[in-house]
Amino acid sequence: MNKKTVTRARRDDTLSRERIIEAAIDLLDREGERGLTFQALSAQLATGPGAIYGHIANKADLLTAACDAIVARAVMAPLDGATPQAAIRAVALALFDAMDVHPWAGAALIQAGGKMPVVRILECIGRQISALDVPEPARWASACALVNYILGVSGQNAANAQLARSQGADRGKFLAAVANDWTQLDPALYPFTRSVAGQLREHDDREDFLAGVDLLLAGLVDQEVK
Amino acid sequence: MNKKTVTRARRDDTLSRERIIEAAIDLLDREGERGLTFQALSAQLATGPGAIYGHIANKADLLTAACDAIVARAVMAPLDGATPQAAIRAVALALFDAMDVHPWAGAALIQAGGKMPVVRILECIGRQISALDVPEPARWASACALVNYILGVSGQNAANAQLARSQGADRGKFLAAVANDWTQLDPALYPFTRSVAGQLREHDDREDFLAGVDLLLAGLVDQEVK
DNA sequence: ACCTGAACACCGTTCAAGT
DNA sequence: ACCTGAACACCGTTCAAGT
Repeated sequence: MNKKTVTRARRDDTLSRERIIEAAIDLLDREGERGLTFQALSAQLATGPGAIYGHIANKADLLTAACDAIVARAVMAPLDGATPQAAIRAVALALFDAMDVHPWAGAALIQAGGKMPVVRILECIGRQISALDVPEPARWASACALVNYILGVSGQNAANAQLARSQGADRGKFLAAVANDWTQLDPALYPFTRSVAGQLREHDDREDFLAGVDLLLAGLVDQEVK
Repeated sequence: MNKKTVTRARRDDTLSRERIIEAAIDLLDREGERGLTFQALSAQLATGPGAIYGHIANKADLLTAACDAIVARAVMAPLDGATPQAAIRAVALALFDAMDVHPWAGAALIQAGGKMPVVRILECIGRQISALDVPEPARWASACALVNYILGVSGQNAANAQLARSQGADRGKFLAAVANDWTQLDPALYPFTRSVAGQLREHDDREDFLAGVDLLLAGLVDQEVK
C-alpha cells in the first residue's frame, strides 16, 4: 500500500468555499463539533490547513456558513398553500428536524448573531406573521419571539446531543439519566422539577416543541383580536 | 518592586470551589469568555493551573457552575404577592437583566443541558404555571416553552455581546451595523427583514423580550379556557 | 494567484515532585 | 491530603517558500 495514494483524497476540482463547507458538514456530522479541526478538514480536502484561509475568514465563519447551508435547505421546505399558522408550524418543524440530524448546527445557530442563518429564519417567519393580521408595530416583536423560541430549543437540543455523545450514550439513555438526576433533587426545594421528571423521560420532544409554537401562535391570535 | 509580591494575589484562605467560581466570574466579567483561562484563573488565585482540578472537573463544569451562581441570584429576586403571570414576568426580567450584565452566562446557560442552572429556572417557572390553572398534562410543555424562549433570548444576547466585544464596538454600534447589513439585503428575497431593520436599530430589547413572554402567557390563558 | 506545510502562540489537562 | 508548575497533546492561525 502506498501511503500517499491511500491517505490523500482525490482533488476533483479546485478548492472553493462551497467544497470547504461541504467537507466541514461531513466532518461535523460524522465526528461532532469536536471533530471539526482545520487539520482534519484540510486532510479531507487533500491540502494544507493554510489553504482554507483563502476562502474562509476563521473557524466561527466556517461554522456559521455550515449552519447556514443546513438552515437554507430546511427553510426551503414546502410551506405554501396552507394558512400562515400552518406554514409557521411547517418551517419550525423543518428546522427542528434539521437540527435533530445536525445537532452541531443548533449550537452554531445561536452563536451566529444577526447573521445569515438567523436572517433566513426571521424572513421566513416574518412573512407569515405579515400574512396574519398582526398589526404592523407588533410584527417585529412577534417574529422575534418565535425565532428566539426556535433558537432556544435548537440550542438546548444541541447541548443535549453533545453531552450524550461525550458520555457515549444515545439520546434516550441520556435523557433518562437527567430524569434520574431530577428525581433525586430535594423535594422541598424542587417539587415541580421532580414532578415532571417522568415526563422528561417519556416525552416526545417534537410534540413539545410544536406545543410551544402553538402557544405563541395562540398568543398572536389573541393580540390580533384586541 | 518585588515581582513576587506584586504579581501574586494574597491567599486569604485555602482554595475552595466557591473561591474558584467567584474568581472565574470576575475574570469572565472583566475579560469576556475568551479571558477565562486556567492560566489566568490560577494566577488570580495565586496557585498553579493543576490546583483547580481538585475542585472542578473541567472547564465546562466551571462555566456551568459560574453560570449557576448568576442564575441562582437572579431567581431569588422577589416574586411573591403578585399574580403568577406577574411573577413569571418578574423572574424572566430578572434573568434577562442578569444575562445583560454577564453575557457569557447566556452562552453557558444554553450549553448546560438539563443541569442546575436550567433546573433552577424550570422550577421557578413551573411553580407559577402550576399556580395558574393550566391542566396537569400541559404544565410540562408550557414550562418548557417559557424556559426555551428565555434560553433563546439569553443565547442570542450573549452572541451579540460577544461579537460586539470582538469588534470593539458597544451594543448600540453593533446593532446599528447589523441593521445596516439587513438594509443591504436583496429586496426581492428579504422584504420582511429589510422592513424591520429600522426597528432593530431603535428597539428596546427588554421590552421586546417581555412582549414574547406575554405572548406565551396569553397563549397559556387561552389554553386554560378551553 | 493560489497552495503548502512547517512554525507560532496558546490552551486544557495531567502528573511526578514537593509541602 | 493538597498544592505546584513543568510538560504534553492539541488546535487556530500565520507566513515564507513553492508552483
